[in-house]
Amino acid sequence: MSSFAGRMKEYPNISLDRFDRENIHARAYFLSHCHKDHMKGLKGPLLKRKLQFSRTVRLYCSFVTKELLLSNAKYSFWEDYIVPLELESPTQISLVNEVSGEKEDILVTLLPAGHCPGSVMFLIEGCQGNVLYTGDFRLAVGDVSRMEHLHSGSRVKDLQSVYVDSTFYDPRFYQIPSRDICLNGILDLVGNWISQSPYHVVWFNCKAAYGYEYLFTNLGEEFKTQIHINNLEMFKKMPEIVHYVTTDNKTQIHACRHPKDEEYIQGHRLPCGRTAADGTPLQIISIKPSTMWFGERSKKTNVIIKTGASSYRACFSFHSSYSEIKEFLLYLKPVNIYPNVIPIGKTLTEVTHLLNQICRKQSDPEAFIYKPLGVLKRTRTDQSFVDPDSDEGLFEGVDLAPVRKKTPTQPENGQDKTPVLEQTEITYELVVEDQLLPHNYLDCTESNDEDNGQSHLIFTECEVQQDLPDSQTSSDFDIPCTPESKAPGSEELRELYRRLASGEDVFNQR
DNA sequence: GCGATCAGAT
DNA sequence: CACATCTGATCGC
Repeated sequence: MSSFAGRMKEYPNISLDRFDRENIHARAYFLSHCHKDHMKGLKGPLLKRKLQFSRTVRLYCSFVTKELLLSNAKYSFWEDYIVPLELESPTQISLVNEVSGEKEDILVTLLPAGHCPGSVMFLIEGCQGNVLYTGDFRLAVGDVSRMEHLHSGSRVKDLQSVYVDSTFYDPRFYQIPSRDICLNGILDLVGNWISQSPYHVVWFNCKAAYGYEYLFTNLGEEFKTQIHINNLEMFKKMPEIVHYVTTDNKTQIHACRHPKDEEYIQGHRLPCGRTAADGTPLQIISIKPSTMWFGERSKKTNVIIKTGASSYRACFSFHSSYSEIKEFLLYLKPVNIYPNVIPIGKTLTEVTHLLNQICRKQSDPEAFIYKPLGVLKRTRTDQSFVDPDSDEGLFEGVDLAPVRKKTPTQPENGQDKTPVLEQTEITYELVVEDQLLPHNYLDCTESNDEDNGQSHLIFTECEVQQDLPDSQTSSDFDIPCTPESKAPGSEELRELYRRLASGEDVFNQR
C-alpha cells in the first residue's frame, strides 16, 4: 500500500497520487493509476472547491486512467479538469502560482508501468533535475534498458531521485515467477478443466481492483471465449479488453463477484447464480490469483497450488520482485532513492537502509566513469564471510552494475560436525558495464581440474525469472583460465561480450 | 448525517 | 504467502 505523502523534494509544487492535506495546494496533480490507495482525497469536497477557483490547476494521467476514473460517478466532477497525456510523449507543463503569477516549467513523460490498465510512471525533467516517480509497477529484468525516455542517446539519463514502488523490496521476495510463466500455468489448469465438458466451469476469485484484465484477455484469446464479469461499462472505449469480457453469464470462465461469493462457491454455485439450463450441476473450480515468492537460491515450485478439492491458488503479481526492483535501480543509478511503500514486516529505516546501499550517493564516485568492459574480481577467499542473505557490503568496491555474487557452500550449522572440504572452485563476480547486453546477470566460476592441471572460467546465465525444467536451462559457457584471460578487457572477455552483444546465444550452443 | 479511522474480512 | 478493497464499528463534528 502506498504511503507516499504526495510530494517530491525536487518539485514540491506538484502532487502525485495523494490529494489530501497540503497536496490540495499543488499547482498540478498527477494520478499514476486508478487504485484507491493512490487516490486519497481525490473525491474530497475541498478539492472540488479548489478546482472551481483555479484557472490553471489540472489532473494529469493516461487516457486509460482518465476513462477508468470517470466511469465512477464519484469522480465525474473531474471531467473538465483532467488532461490526459499520451504515453512516451514529453509534454511541457507550466506550474503557475495564481497569486504572484510566478511560473515554473517542467517536462513530463508518461512511461508504461505494467501494474494495471492505464498505469504509468512519471518522468519529470526541470530546473531541479530529473526525477522518476514510478507509481506502482511490474517490470521484468531488462525492461528498463528498453525505455527510450530514460535514455539520452545510448546513455542513461542522470536521475536525481527515484521514488520507487518498494512493495517487494525485501530479499524475502527475491523472485516472483514471470508473467508468462504464471499465465501458462493458469492456461494449463483452465484448459484441462473446461475441455472436459460444457458443465465444467472456472471461477476466478479476483480482488475488486483493476489489474486482472490481461489475464482475461489471454484466457479469452486462448479459449476463444469471453469471461463473465459484473460490469464492463468502464472498458467500453477499450476494444482490446471489452472484446474478451461479457455480462452474459453463459460462459465457462467467470470472474464475477458477489458480497457472499465465497459462500456461493462453497455451495457449488457461481456468484452470478448461473446454473445449467437442463439442471445438470455445474462442475466448478475456483482459482485465486495471489502473489507467490521465492528466495534467491530456492528452487521454485509450481505456480499453481491446489488448496482444496476444487480450489487453487495461482501465482499472480501486480508488483515487481526484489530482484526486478534492484535491477531497475542499479540500472538507473539515481543519486537518491525513496520508497513509496514500506514492505509488510519492515520499517522505514530498514527499507531506506537497503535502498541507500544501491543508490549513487553511497557509492564510490569512480563507479560512474565509463568502463568499456567487465572486470573479474575474486569474491570470496574463505568460509568466514557474512550472512549470504544480508546485503551488507554486497556492492562495496564494485565499480559497475549489475552484479550478482555467488556464495560458497557452507556447513549447515554448528551441529554439523562434517569437516569443511577445501573448495577447488573459486567464485568471481563479473561486472558488466554494457547495460544493453541481454544477459544482465552472469556468474563466473574458476574451476581447477585436478587431473590435467587446466583451469577454466565458467560463465553461467542467471536469469532469475525463468522456471524451466533442467533440460531447458542454459548450459555453461567456458573459456581457458589464464592470468591474461582473467585480466580486465582481455581478448577472451572482449570476445564473450562481443558475441553476447550481437545477440548470440553462447549459452545454448552445446 | 457525513467523514475519518480502525479492525477484520476476503 | 501479505494486494487492494469492502464492510461495519466507533468517534467527532
